[in-house]
Amino acid sequence: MTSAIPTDTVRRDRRHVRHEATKHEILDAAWKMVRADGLNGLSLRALGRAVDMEPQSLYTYFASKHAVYDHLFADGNRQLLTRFERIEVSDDPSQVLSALARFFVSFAAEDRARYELLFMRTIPDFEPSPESYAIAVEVFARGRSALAAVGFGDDADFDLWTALVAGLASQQLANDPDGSRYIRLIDDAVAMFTEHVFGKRVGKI
Amino acid sequence: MTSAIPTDTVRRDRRHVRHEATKHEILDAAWKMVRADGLNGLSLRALGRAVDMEPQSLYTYFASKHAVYDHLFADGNRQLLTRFERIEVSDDPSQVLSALARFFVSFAAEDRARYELLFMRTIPDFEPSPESYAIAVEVFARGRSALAAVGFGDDADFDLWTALVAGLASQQLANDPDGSRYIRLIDDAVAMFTEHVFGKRVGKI
DNA sequence: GTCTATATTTGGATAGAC
DNA sequence: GTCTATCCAAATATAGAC
Repeated sequence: MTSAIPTDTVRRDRRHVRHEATKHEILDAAWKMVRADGLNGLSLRALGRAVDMEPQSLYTYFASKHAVYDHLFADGNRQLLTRFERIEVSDDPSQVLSALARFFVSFAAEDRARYELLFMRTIPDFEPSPESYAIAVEVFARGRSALAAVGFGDDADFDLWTALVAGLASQQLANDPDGSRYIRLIDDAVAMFTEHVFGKRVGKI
Repeated sequence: MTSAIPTDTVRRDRRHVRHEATKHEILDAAWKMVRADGLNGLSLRALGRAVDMEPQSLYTYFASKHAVYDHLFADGNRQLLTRFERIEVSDDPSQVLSALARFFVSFAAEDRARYELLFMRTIPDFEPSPESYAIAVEVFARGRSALAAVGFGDDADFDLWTALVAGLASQQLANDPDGSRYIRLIDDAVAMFTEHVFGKRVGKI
């Protein structure tokens, strides 16, 4: 009995699977490095050392250092997207906002380098590829529609919301990276935001 | 008629003045460089080139690259302090908060590298010297007391305030560095904050 | 105070053998 | 796909002449 799949294809598949696995391994090591040494501290020499490979061999998997950053960027946004799905939905807008803010600030506090890569433009000259950027756009869209779903459809309100949450995240990272000084403020911040936006609405009608 | 000051002293003074002037010139060039190439892009080679000096000669003025950063850090905080004094005082809390927020967000938007240096820990291993850090502490204290002066004395409220303002600043830098998308939200944000804090207070009494 | 010379390390990237 | 060999540029920093 012979396989229906030509041997060549199998070989190509195996090779492909292995290639992807190695690529994944390299990216894992890269995450560890940027977490330890800062986002700008990534070097191909050290990365090669970490995966027990000559740095030159990395070029089989990534065309350049920026390509590594690009994959990390896409990867980080995918993590965000995946975990976004798991947020419990609720009818109470305040509970939804609170869950969203908690999620985002925790995500930031968990990994400073990742936050820098995804949300601040801290690497000179790095710009994500269109494919990677598309994932980031998708993340943004999900956030936008999550807010719209609980009644916050205004663009300016959304900007105010993201500023508030980004502020909590950035202060948490800058002033109390291992604590919860700003995480503790989330419910208060959410109350402030909802009161304000609802208040404006009542005023208008 | 002879001078009362010994010639030696004059010579020493002249030398000192000149030394300080050159130091200043180097720091000016360093500011330009970080503005153009990013905070992490500063190199002593390029800095030497910019002031028409061999990079090694810079060591006459600064013991290390981190020492240059340290002076920039102190300098930036001094700029903040000086300009802080010029904010108009008012009896209306909202006007004070609005002026403060506008001041801070503009300061951030004006110079991204400076903002990174002063408020985010984006350079691995860099820590300001105690003397430089003291200036930053002074800046913080002024902000704190400016808020207390218009009735916002609570620590948690101050943290919420700084998060809100830092958020507007960081979003402005990240998403619309040359525009005013988040600057436009300042009055709305101030209204939100004051309503909320006053509201809590009324609730408590 | 500035230079030349130099040490030393590190960086990203390419060519070509196997 | 991984290696050796290599390039080339850049980095911070020190020693010592002038």
